[in-house]
Amino acid sequence: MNIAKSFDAKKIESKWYQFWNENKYFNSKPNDKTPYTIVIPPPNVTGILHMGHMLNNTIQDILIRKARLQGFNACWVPGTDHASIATEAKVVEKLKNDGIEKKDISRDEFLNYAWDWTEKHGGLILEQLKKLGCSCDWDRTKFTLDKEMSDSVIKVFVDLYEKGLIYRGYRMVNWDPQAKTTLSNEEVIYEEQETKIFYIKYKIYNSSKTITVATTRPETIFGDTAIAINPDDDRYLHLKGKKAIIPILNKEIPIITDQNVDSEFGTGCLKVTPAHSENDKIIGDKHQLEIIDVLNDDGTLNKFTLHYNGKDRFLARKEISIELKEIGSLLKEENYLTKIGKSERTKCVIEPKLSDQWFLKMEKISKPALKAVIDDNIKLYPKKFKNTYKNWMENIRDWNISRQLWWGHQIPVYYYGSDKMDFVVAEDIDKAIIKARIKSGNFNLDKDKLIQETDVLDTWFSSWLWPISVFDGINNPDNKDFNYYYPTNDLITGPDILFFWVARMIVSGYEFKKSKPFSSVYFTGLVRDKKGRKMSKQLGNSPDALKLIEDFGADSVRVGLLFSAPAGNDLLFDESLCQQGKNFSNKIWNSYRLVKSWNIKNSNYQNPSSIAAIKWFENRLSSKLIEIDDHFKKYRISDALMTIYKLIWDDYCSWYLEIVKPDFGTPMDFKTYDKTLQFLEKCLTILHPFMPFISEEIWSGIKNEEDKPLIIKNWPKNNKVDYSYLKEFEHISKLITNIRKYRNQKGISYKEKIELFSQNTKLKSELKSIVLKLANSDIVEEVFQINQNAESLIVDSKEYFINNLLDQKSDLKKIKEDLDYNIGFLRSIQSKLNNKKFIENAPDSIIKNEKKKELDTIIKIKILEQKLKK
RNA sequence: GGGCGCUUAGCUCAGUUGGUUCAGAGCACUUGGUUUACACCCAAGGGGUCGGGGGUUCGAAUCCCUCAGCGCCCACCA
Repeated sequence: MNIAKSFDAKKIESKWYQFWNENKYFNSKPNDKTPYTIVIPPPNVTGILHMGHMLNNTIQDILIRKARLQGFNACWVPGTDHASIATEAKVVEKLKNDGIEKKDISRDEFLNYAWDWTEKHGGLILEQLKKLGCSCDWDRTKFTLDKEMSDSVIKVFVDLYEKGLIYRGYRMVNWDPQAKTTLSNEEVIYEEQETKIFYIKYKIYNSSKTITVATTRPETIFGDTAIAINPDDDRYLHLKGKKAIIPILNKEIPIITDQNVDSEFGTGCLKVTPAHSENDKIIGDKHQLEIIDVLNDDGTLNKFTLHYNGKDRFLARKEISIELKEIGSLLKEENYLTKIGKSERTKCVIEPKLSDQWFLKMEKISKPALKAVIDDNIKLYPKKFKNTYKNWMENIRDWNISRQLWWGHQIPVYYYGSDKMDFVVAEDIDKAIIKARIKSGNFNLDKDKLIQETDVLDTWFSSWLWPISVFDGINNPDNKDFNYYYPTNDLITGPDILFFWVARMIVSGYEFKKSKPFSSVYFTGLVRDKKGRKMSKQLGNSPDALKLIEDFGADSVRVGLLFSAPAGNDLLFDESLCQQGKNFSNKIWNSYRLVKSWNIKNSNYQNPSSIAAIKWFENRLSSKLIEIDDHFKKYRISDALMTIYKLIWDDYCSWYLEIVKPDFGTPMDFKTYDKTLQFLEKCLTILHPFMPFISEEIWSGIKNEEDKPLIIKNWPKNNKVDYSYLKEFEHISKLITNIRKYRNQKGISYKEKIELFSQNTKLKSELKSIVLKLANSDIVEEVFQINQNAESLIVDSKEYFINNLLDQKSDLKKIKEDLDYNIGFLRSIQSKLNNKKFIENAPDSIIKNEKKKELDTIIKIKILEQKLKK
């Protein structure tokens, strides 16, 4: 035989990928077939493949390949996301290493660098997906900064503004002092952290009294504009209306009362710093307090902070606490556990900051999106996310869509005057100037006088359009592609971007297209290491995705990932599961070797055992196809794979092939051979979505020249299943196992034939020949009398006897135990049947079954008792 | 603080409306096995009071209450 003894993935993977790609099997164009569409969750353009991507894209590829086999027009749209903050941060750092500061160069210069960077590193991740076998339609690859994608974003912004849904607001936002941009609430992660809380004494003006506040942020005292107490707090009421003096700064501020102050917390007195706390801002607005921002954009203190001007906020905190102590204003400091908000990207501590930002009103436009999920118009898997989604959507807040960055879609707002409201919103400067002339009444207004808003849009403001914009559905609402592919079918993504992305896509689908963007969302779990820890660069516990493919082969890695990812749970990734995948590859490979090794004879004669095996496997395959289909419907992809795994390994290899396999040196009849190949072909077809490479490789070794490649073959159809035949086969398979066990226990080798006798069975002769083949046992039925010394095997309440020449005393204990168990079992069944209430309440089918159980058990007990007597 | 979910074999998990002989799967483990598909293998086997307690029911892993532990989401007090 010239087929290698074990399967070598490396040799064939790139060959097949190239073959599929060059023959355009991944490509899709609208036609008269039903489309099946997935849009990829676009990875960061400069990102590299990690385990999460691998899992996610493996599942997408499985769904796409299966749909393709099932005759759908399968279209998987790939692409990348510009990822403003992440990419800009990388470029800023790169420039810094080259000795260039962002602040020293112009926007255009910076963007040139950023595009260079993107072109150099961009799309690498897509190349990595090819290694994994992903069958995306690469001709449709999109990037969120492509011209038509950008046009969509701008168009949508203008549209929403004109609908009155976008507004500019001076609001408290999350400020990232490192990236020098705002973040949405979703981009801030709270971490528990030990800090200090400081008790600071403020003198009362014209009095010897003092008032003490508790604060974690003494550096903001320069921004204090009041001290507030609860109006019901008797301890301090006498101070109401008096003035307190800020230490160090020696400035007088009023003492006011406000319901928002919690008397229980700290001292019950709150220093009000409207510029640096959301809560304080609310109090400040109510009492018309001045707003004093004491921080620069980079997190250093500003000119309002005397000798702390220019110092970093954390350093200043330390130094101020020392100075307060020296001047006797620091009463005490305590350790304090609190949650600190940090930037998801830069890990920098977030600063609440008041600034002008652009917001999208969410309440109204999110209503249809909420309803769609509640009504199961869009289904979320696993189901638990439906509640999470509902909870968020019902409490949705306006979306801050502006970012103080350069890398992204520049907001299409054009300012023409010095007043805050002197701006227009338009797709481009030519449209803007017309609008500006009208709005200003100055028809001589020059284009050069227009200044575009410097902020860019939040990255998610482009990706929320993804399922629409990849088909150009915004710019060309009636184009053929869009009408054909939208709404898409399934979305596969991680639960961490449920709000960032999934919810907003649903909102945009209904807002701009009056329909859902996809029918189902499947959330994969997060990939963790086998100890349950999140994979991260710091821990160094994240395996190199490409190295895994190198080591095990893409098919095996795909299988390994799925084996560790049961239905949407977090998955504990362990490399040994890839080994399991590799073992599976090898198993299939060797079944192929076996089949190819046979000599075929041109004879009509088929062994009866082969005929039986064929009939059994046909039914078995059909029943498994039904199961697999059910698993797919429920998005239980791992379970579907496990079913196929067992079908191939156990049913096809261990049972079917072992039965039909000719003895060494004897040829195989062509009828059985043909069937065997057909079965292998069907197994390969259903395996193909999971293990595309090996399945295609083996298929190429058994197919006829005119046959299509596996990737575009037809998914097998299940026939009507003859369950009674499956049951009969199950009986003999149990019998075979029993005989093998008997051999094991007695130390009888397979070569020594065992003769079985029975009185109460009537097996089909072809099934008996299977027992002969696999267990080397003849079955003699309708025996008149059984030898006194015979030993019995009981299978499904049928009894088989073996003339035992060996001592059988050792088995007495086992028979006794078995008898005791069955007597107890019978007792429990009979007590049920004697229970009047049971008979009255239980459905007939249950009662019938209990009676059958009773009868079966009685027979078993009789057999066992006879055995004991002997 | 508000909401959601989880706890079943050594590990990772299935277990549909309570009822087929329901206590399961894969891996791991134990024992035996190398005559030509595969030791990346074959055959057989041993593992669980279904987190604790209580209740409903003829019947509970499944429904209800309660306690304990774990996890996620949202909000957040200086």
